[in-house]
Amino acid sequence: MLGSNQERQKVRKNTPVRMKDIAQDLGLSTVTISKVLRGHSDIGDETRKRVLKRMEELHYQPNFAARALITGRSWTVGLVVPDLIHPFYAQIAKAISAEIRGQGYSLIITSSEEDPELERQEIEQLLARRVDVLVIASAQWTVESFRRIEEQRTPYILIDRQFAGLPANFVGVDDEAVGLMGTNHLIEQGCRRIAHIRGPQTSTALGRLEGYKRALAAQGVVPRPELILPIGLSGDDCGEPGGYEATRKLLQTTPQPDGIFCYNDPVAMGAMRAILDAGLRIPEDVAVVGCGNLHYSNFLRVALTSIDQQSAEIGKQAALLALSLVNAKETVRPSVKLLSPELIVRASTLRSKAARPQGKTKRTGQSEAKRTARR
Amino acid sequence: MLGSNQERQKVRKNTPVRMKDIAQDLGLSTVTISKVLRGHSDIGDETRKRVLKRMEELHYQPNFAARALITGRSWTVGLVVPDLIHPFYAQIAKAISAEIRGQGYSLIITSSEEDPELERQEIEQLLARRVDVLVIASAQWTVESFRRIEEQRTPYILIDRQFAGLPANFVGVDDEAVGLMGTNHLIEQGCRRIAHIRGPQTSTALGRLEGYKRALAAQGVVPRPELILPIGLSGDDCGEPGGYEATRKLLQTTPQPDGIFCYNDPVAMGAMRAILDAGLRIPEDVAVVGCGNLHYSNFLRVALTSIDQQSAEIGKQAALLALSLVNAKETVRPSVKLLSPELIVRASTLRSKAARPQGKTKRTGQSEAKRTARR
DNA sequence: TGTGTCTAAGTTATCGTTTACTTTATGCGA
DNA sequence: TCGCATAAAGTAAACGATAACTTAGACACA
Repeated sequence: MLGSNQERQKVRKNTPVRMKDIAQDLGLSTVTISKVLRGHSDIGDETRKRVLKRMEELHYQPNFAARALITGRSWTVGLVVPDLIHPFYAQIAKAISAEIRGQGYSLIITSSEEDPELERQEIEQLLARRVDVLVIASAQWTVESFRRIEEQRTPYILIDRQFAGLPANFVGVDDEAVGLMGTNHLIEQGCRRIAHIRGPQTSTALGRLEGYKRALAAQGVVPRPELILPIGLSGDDCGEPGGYEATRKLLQTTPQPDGIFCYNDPVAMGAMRAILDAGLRIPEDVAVVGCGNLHYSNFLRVALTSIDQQSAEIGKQAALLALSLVNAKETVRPSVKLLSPELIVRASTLRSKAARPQGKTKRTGQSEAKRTARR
Repeated sequence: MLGSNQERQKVRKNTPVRMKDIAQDLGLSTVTISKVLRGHSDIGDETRKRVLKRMEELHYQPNFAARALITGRSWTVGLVVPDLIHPFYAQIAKAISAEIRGQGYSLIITSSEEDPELERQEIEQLLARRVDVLVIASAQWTVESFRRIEEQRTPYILIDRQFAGLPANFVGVDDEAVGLMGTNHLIEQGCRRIAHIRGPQTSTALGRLEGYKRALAAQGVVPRPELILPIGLSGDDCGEPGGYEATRKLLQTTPQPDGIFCYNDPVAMGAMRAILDAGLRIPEDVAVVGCGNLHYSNFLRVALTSIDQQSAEIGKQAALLALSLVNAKETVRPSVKLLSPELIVRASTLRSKAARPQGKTKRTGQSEAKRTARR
């Protein structure tokens, strides 16, 4: 049984099995083997069985490089995120990976570290590798590098961050709805002077700001400029420390704000620290809402009310769209998927038993903590 | 200037530039182009310049598939982790990615979801793609699937989790030192009855358990079985909830433990919740030490003392080892890198001002919070 | 002037598949 | 028995790069 196999090994030592080897073993041509592998119909039943059997025996694995060379498809999806460590992007990566796995695709992940120039290089690398489709949460300020992708005819999908005037595939949460939801919740909880700590000049931050303004406008309130503070833009001081600093300033205004809608959870954590340091209570004196619903929000000094951004769903939708794009014969026109955010109410805004959350919201207990990873 | 380029485009529409195109443009052979690209010395200065100029103009990008086919190298590193969302593995992925980027390598990341069978499939996929080297934080119980990798002659590196009796490349923290360090710290803080909530049957959990026992033994204390509790093994209840349950049981023993060394941070978070729920104080009644130093440990209800596992350093070392393996001519004998853990003292163990941390430890303020990611 | 060395190229074969045709064998109806 | 459709294979030529030789010319030196 192993006769011909042993022969092969005499000739080629420690080299992966090729179609040619199986073909010679069975007295067939490589084309026949190739056809069996891809399920062509013009192969006899018996031949097919013999080939499949031999493939199993020899642990045959097709050579992706050879296949990619001739078909022009690499069976690879490229993902570019600003920061792999951020749970939001990690979730997305995981969801994409899970979704495409079954279709024979693998995921090449790169991190741009929020650096537009590095991101451009990474995209070039992925294009050189001829990934079949790109998924990008971009840190760019301009649309220039997307033009390059279009030149190469590689389909791409933007996630999370959108670009005005760029008709591209997009999957992300509706950021204006996020801003509306967070601010409205504070209003419902009885907050009168609601501040906003806003993020950088990205579509996400701008959208949330817009939502914040609209929520106030709906109450007939004109947003006061001194209650809208930005956090720093440089890589390091824009999270918790940025929230801390901004909140310190906010607390110096008179009258003090009694609610803060924060651009994201780290900022909210900084805000809460500043509030507690100032000897104030959360949520009695100042209520705080974050965005992102990081899975440890439940275990903070004060459990943080936050707006969930559906990271897993973003990943899944992006993956499905990606698969449809690689299978499309013609270039299809860009599709935009806006997902609805979800409010998760916790202690940082729950001012009274009377004020129950309403509308599309969700109370939470320990259940979310379940998927806390182990090691 | 663009004459020949336009000609080319007449013939080949929307196809990436090849060496052949540049060669024809310049009246050279493809081999010359190839040599220029790889910096061969047998190319004239002027020719080299002309070629490089044209490459720039045409945005030439070498075809990885073709290159991989003939060289047998894919310029790709495969990474398999149990859970991408876990910051520990995300950190490692990020560090590896950063380290190999400069050498022209890309990273294919897959998650096994702690499922040995899925992990095996992922490894097969990566082998089929002919990754040049594999980095694996394995969820296996047996060494079987590593044999498959060895058959294929693909070098591989285990990280984080080791396998007894398997002589393989390994990079990870010294888990016995982790156990020693955590337990010794509790002893120094004056704890007398120190419990341990242990993890599953992995090398990491067993090593930490061993360190815990040795630290007690060094004090002449015999570890009491009722103070060593395991957390559940199934995917979901092993983190925070597992720590909570285990701690509830521990608090029912008399006399109560006054210090708990926890397998990881989520478990420690569960432990702290149970302690607070029981109306006890941290650290006055019960001190708690975690492992992992998740970057939000600082913002918990009680800031958690934790043992840092050097995830970034593990990633970096693994990457360097990986690069050396792919460049090695012969198979080299396995190398094992054990990194030293680092104790980060926070409120959950700081019982008195008098009891200052000593030895290789580190007090911490806000500085760590710096890299909190934004979105 | 012939030999040898060096430089700067070019030739040819090859990597492992797939694609687009061809060929061969078989059966069946007229 | 011929012709023709159909089934089940096989042939040859790519795909884009690289490895291992080979060649052409310039130059030096005996």
